Amino acid sequence: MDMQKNYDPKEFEDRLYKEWMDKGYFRAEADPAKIPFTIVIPPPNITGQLHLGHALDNTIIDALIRFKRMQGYAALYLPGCDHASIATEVKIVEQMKAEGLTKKDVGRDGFLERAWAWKEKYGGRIVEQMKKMGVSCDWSRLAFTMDENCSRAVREVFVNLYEKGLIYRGDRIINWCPSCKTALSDAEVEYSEEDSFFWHLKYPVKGSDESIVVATTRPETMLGDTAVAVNPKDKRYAHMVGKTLVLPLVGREIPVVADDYVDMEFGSGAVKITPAHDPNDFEVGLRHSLPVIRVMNDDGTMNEEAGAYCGMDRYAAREKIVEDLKACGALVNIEPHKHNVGHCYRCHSTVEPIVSKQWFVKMAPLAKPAIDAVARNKIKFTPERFAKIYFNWMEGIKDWCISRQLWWGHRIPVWYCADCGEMTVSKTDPSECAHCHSKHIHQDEDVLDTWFSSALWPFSTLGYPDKTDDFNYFYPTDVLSCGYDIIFFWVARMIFSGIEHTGKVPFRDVLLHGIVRDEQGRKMSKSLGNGIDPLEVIGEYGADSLRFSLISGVGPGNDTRYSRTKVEAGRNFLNKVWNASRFVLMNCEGMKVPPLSEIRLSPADKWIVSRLESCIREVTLNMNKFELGIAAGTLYDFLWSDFCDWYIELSKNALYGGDEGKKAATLGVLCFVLDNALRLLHPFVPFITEEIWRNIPGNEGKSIMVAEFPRYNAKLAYKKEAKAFEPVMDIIKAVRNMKTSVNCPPSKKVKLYVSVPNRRVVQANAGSVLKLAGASEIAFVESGADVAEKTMSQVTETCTVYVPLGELVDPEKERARLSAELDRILGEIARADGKLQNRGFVEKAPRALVEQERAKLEKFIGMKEKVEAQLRELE
RNA sequence: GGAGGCAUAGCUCAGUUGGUUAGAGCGCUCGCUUCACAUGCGAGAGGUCGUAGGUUCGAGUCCUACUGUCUCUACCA
Repeated sequence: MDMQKNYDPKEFEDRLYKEWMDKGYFRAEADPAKIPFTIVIPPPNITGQLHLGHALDNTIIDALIRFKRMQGYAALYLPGCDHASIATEVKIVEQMKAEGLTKKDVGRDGFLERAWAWKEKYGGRIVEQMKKMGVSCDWSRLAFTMDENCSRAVREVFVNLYEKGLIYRGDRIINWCPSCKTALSDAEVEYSEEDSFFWHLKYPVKGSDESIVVATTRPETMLGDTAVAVNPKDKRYAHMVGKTLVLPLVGREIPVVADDYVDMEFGSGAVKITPAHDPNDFEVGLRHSLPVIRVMNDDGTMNEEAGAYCGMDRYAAREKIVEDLKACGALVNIEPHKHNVGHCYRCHSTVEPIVSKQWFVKMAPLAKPAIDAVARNKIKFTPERFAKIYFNWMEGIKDWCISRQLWWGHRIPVWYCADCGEMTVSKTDPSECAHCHSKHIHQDEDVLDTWFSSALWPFSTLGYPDKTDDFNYFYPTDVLSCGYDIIFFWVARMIFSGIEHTGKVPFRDVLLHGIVRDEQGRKMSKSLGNGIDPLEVIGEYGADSLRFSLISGVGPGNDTRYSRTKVEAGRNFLNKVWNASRFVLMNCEGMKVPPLSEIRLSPADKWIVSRLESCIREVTLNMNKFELGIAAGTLYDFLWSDFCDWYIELSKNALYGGDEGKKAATLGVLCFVLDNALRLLHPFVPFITEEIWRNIPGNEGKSIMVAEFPRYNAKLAYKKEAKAFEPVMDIIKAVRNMKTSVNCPPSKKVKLYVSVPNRRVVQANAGSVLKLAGASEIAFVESGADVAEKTMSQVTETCTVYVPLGELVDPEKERARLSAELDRILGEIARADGKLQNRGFVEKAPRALVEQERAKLEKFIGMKEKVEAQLRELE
């Protein structure tokens, strides 16, 4: 046994990980003799490197997986990455821009070549990072959302949904990012409140002096207006309905229509209708058969429909249009206004609602069973409150726009025929049109929303659409753990996809965690530059310290702050565990350590074994409830307080007392407790526990990774015995207490008088008491009256301890100390009193200051009385 | 507009189904070269648990209202 004085994770983490890999401990196989336990990773985007959020994901999942594996389950942690269509494409466009290239320059194939190269580089880096974290993934199953099987699943699902009429193509209002030049789903738009204006515009009625005032936050869209709507019940406008307005600047004649959509109370009660650029207006347009006039190009410039403004950027056009409206008298006024503006979640450009031909998933039929599954508890959210958020979103869900005008992703499996114009939707690449057999077909240029493939992750990674043995064994998965920020993007979509395509819910538990924030509570982001690289933390403190700090003190669903001091606290704890183990193992050298079953347990032994059992129970219970923070905290307290501070200190008497039999027995208990505690701790901090555990006598050549997780043993609970042991600790605490309170050095040996109902247990541990309390001898008494000397005493829950005053303090020294203290206090009293006697101070100084001074005076008077009393005691 | 979270020690947070004297880490004070560990040991100080009500034998915990704060969500032109 050769352990360094200080815990140094660098020395063994990489070595152990490699060993685990070599021995194949991470591999999970379909084993009929075992119960499966599966978690699929929330696949990180290949856009870059992992951050602390991923570190938290991995720590939680790995802790659960290791826990279950040790309990004998066929535990599968399935790793992989997401191609992250739009996010990656943005990165690659940036990369090309640095080289002076555009997508057009390199073409689709050239672009995809770069994308795959990117994937190789960053996907590989992510895997390396995860390995550094110590996660026990089955790397033989490493998946990628665009690998062969996932792609097959995507096509299968797309075609099936299409054939059921649940995927359709059509012109709808979608969110358009003019910078990424693609459509976005509703979930991909982030709203933020911005200061803007209401521009009130006046549209004249044709052939009349009348006009209608409408308001807009996007004046440039007025070029595409094809009506003005009023509420049918609105008496103010009743006579206007059906009349014709002349659109300023454009001169187009547009009708006034009546529609319930209009809120009479809001603004002027009249709304300009721009079907091509607003989702509500689009609906109104459908109801009134209004023309749809799109005035903007895909890049955010105005198109030929915009007439004189054609070619101008949307914001330049806005300025010019406002100017021109003002010039022609159509601008009534401008009113400051705050409103929510949607931004692209990847590039943060302002999105434009635009009418566009896209592919959609019809959501209503899919949402219903997905809602039922959660409502009927087939899927349980932890914490439960997130189920409400899920219901809220699912119940109001709209059709999902799945086509993206991007190149990196799953290309839509639809081919258009140049001859007959029909579509061929196929799982495999067709060579001819399914309708007219023409060879002149071309595939849809667009790719699918990246979340379309993520939605299939729990089954596409396990062999779907094939019903493989793996699929049958490991699916449905057990727990899905991720941040609450992707409930809509990912969790919800996996749920309805799993039910629809496999007929089963994809997982039984959804365990949500919060966001890892920086020390000041801010979200970590590139723009703030406050991101933390897990690898740097690991380099400095080791993976175990990072894991432990991420998991401790955090409940499910709660945000957490990263801080260096927290990692340090974790490291300090592990150093403590390291040294406690070093102590135990050093003492084992050259000894034959008996198993617990062969040891006659002392009261102290029974106490620590009892504490261990209750720790096992607590940890197991909390792991099962996903309360990892509580489980980790329980272990922290057990190891540091019970094991190190008490039992190890108590054991020294037996170890060093010269009785070889006692020594061996005590070592047996120390090893038993340490062995169990390490196994309990292993899911959280795999490396250090492995490094130590295999050195415990009897564990040679074995691995803690595949050792059994401790099981609560009622026979070892020793509740009564543990309770009976308490006076021993109480006596020690009481003596330490008294010594400190009178400034007596801990090393000064004092005589003790103890009044305790059960003398036997104290007697049996007298050696420990003398050592830990710093005492010379113990005498038992019935009460204080039996003690002849003048004493100081302390009453505890289980006993009363008396210490002769003369033993505690050197009367001369103590008198001198107290006199000096008294002098100082008297000086303070004089000073404060003088100040308060000064009328100028009392009247003119801030009241708080005067109060403070009064309080000080009172405090010092109190202290004076106590010290005087102590002096009298010494006489 | 709707929904939800949070509010506990100087700071960051635990507190599991309501049950003695509300805990931890860091910081602070005092004392320790105690033979595993100064990344440590021992002893402390510090909280009317956001405010006001209510339910209860009993409330940090449950209910109501309010205040502050953060977040999600929504089509108010």
